[in-house]
Amino acid sequence: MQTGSRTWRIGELATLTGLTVRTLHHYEEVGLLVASARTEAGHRRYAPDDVRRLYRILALRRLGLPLGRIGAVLEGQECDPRELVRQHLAEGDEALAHYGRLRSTLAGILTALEAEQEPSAEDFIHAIEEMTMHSRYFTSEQQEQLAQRRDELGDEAIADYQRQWAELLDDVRAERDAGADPAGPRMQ
Amino acid sequence: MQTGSRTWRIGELATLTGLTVRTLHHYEEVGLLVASARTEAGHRRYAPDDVRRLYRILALRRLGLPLGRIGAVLEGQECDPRELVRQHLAEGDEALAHYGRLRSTLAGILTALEAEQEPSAEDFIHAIEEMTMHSRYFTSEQQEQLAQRRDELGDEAIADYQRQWAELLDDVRAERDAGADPAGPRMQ
DNA sequence: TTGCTCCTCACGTCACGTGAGGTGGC
DNA sequence: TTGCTCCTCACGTCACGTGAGGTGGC
Repeated sequence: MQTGSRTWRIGELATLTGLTVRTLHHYEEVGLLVASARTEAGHRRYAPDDVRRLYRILALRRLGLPLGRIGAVLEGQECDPRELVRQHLAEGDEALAHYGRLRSTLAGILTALEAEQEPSAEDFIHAIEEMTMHSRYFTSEQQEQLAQRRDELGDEAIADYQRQWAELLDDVRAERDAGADPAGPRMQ
Repeated sequence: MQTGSRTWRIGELATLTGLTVRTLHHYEEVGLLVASARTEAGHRRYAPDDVRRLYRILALRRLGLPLGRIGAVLEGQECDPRELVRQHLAEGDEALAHYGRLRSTLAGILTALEAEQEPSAEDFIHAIEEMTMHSRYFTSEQQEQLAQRRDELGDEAIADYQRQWAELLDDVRAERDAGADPAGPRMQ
C-alpha cells in the first residue's frame, strides 16, 4: 500500500487524458473517481490504482454510458453486462433508423431550397411543412405516440383526436383564407 | 382581429400535439410561443395564429433544431436556411459515422461476452478494453484530439505525450504485477 | 518574487419533468 | 359541491463550462 510509487497531479491526468480539470473534479463530486490522497495543502494526488480506474472510466464512457452506469459497472453492480450492451445497441439502432428518415427529409428540403436562388424563411418553412407533414397531419413519431395511445384510450378516442386535428387545421386555414391578415404577401 | 374565432385552451393543444402543458409553459417562458390572450383568471387562450405558429414549431423541432434556432427561423432572422440545413446534415452525418464505429465495437464486445456463460463485470471491462483500446493506447477520438494538438504544440510535444502515456501504463502494470494487490483472482 | 497550478464555491447550460400549494369553470 | 383544469413558483436532471476569489509550489 505505502510503497513510494508514483502519483499524478490533477493537471497531469487532465493533459494525458484530454479531460479538463473540471471534469475530474466532477468525477470526484459524483464519487466516480476520488483521488486516493491529498497533500497537506489539499491538492489531489492520484495513485496508480486511480489511474487504472480512470482508464476504465474512459473506456466505458466511449461506449456512451452515463456516468451512473459506469460507476455501477466498475463496482460490479451491473447484473448482466450482455443485457446492457444489447440495450445499448438497440437504442443506438433506433436512433440510427430515426436519423435515416430525418436525413432524407433534410436532403429533400435542401434540394427544394437549392431550386430557389435566395430562399426566404417563408420558403424554408414551406419546404419543411411539405416534407415533414406529408402523411396527412401526422409525423412518424406522432404516429408512434398514437399507437401507444390507441392501446390506452381505444380506437374511437383516436378517431376523435384525428377529427379534432383536421378541424383545427381547417379552422386555421379558413381563418387565413378569409384574408383577416393585412400583412401583405403572406402567400405567393 | 376581434372576429369571434375559435380559441384553444392549453390542455387542448397539449392533447392535440402530444406535448405536455409544461412544455407549452416553457415555450412561453422562452418567448417561442406566447398565448395571444388570457382570460380574466389568467388562463391562456390560443388563437388560430398561435396554433399555426405551434404547428411550425413542431415541424422545425422534428428537424432537431434547438429552440433558439427555431425562434430565429420563425422571426426570419436565419440568414440562409440552406446553410442551416447543410450544417445540420453535416453534423448528423458525423454522428452517424461515429455511431457506425461504436456499433461495431459494441457488436464485438457482445460476441466476446456471449462466448462466456456468466460474464462478470471483470470480463465486461476486459472486453471493452480489448475492443476500444486496440490502437496502442489511443482511441480514434483521442487521435483526433491529438491531431489538433499537433498543430498547436508541435511534434516533439506529442511524442513526449505518447511517451508519458506509455510510461504511465507501464508503471501501472508494473505496480499490478508486483502483486501488491492481495484481492485474489485479479487475472485469470 | 513571479508565474503557473491548484483549491472551493456557485451559477449557467438545455429542454423540459415533477411536485407544491392554490384557484377557476362546468 | 365535486372533479378536472388551470395557474405560478421553484427545484431537479445531465455532464460538465465558466468565472470569482484565494492559496500552494518550484
